Amino acid sequence: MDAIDRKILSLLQENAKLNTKEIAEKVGLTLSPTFERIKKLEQQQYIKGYVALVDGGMLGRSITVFCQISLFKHSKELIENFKKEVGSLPEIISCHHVSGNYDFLLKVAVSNMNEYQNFVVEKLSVIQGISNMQSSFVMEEIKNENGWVW
Amino acid sequence: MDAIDRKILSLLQENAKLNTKEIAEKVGLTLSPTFERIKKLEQQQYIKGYVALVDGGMLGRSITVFCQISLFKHSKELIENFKKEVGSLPEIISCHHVSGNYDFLLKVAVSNMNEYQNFVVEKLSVIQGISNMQSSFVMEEIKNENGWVW
DNA sequence: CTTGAAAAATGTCCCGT
DNA sequence: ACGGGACATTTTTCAAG
Repeated sequence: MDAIDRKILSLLQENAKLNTKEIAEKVGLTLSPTFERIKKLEQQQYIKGYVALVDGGMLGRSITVFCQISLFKHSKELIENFKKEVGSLPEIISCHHVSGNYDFLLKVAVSNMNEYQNFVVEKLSVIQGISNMQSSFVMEEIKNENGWVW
Repeated sequence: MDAIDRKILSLLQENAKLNTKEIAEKVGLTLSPTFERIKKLEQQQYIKGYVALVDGGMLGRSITVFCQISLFKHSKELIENFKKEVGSLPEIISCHHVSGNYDFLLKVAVSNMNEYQNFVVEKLSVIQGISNMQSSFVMEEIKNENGWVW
């Protein structure tokens, strides 16, 4: 992992469609070593995968909500169960277990308010152990980087 | 935009390395129409781009923090300035303008506590108009989907 | 949409250095 | 580790049914 590898990561995390030739030029190497470096970065899992970024809004999922969740108590059982439920709900884009005033931070994307209400009432609030919930609606996405390399 | 287009989006957002042939098989079409559908989805910006997912932890960025920010008042000036500053700070992975008890939710990734302290003291708290800040450290990432199609 | 074909571009691997 | 070159696969375009 040297400066060239980092440059390659940085290029690919911006645009995965760059081909080996283009990357080779940008990092100042020829095809072969560039190809091998990319393969090595994939094998060693510096690159976890390649994905297409899909515009959620164009597909109707225009409401994004951050949802803070607190549990009654921090028993292993409740936490494990909560994690399991979160995994099965497709409305939940991300979920982090955090320290501080609440326990979990959810990012939820739905098509409309009806769907959000249904999500909260029928799917979220029925999970065992939840003591408190607080929703913050996203008015604007100011930044959302894929980037971990700089 | 029909069921097949949605299937293609769903496949590509999981794995952008699938080639046209593989996608064609999975959606039950032949090469030509599949190829054209993909191109159309790209042109119409249903697909915003293709990126490599890089493992931040392997590069040393092991601390993730969610940071709630409140402004003194909601003047256009302060908000615009805040947005500008956010854009220039690479530690900030994402930033959303939200409704509710606070104004902005930041996701920040750094290498260690020193770097976080430095980020807060030298870079964040110097931005005009901030009245309150609250950090929640991520203990575990339970879910973090790329997926908007299901 | 399907089939088939063909050229251009890329990806992939082997062998020198 | 790098570079060159050979070969396989894919991408991309096109025509006809």
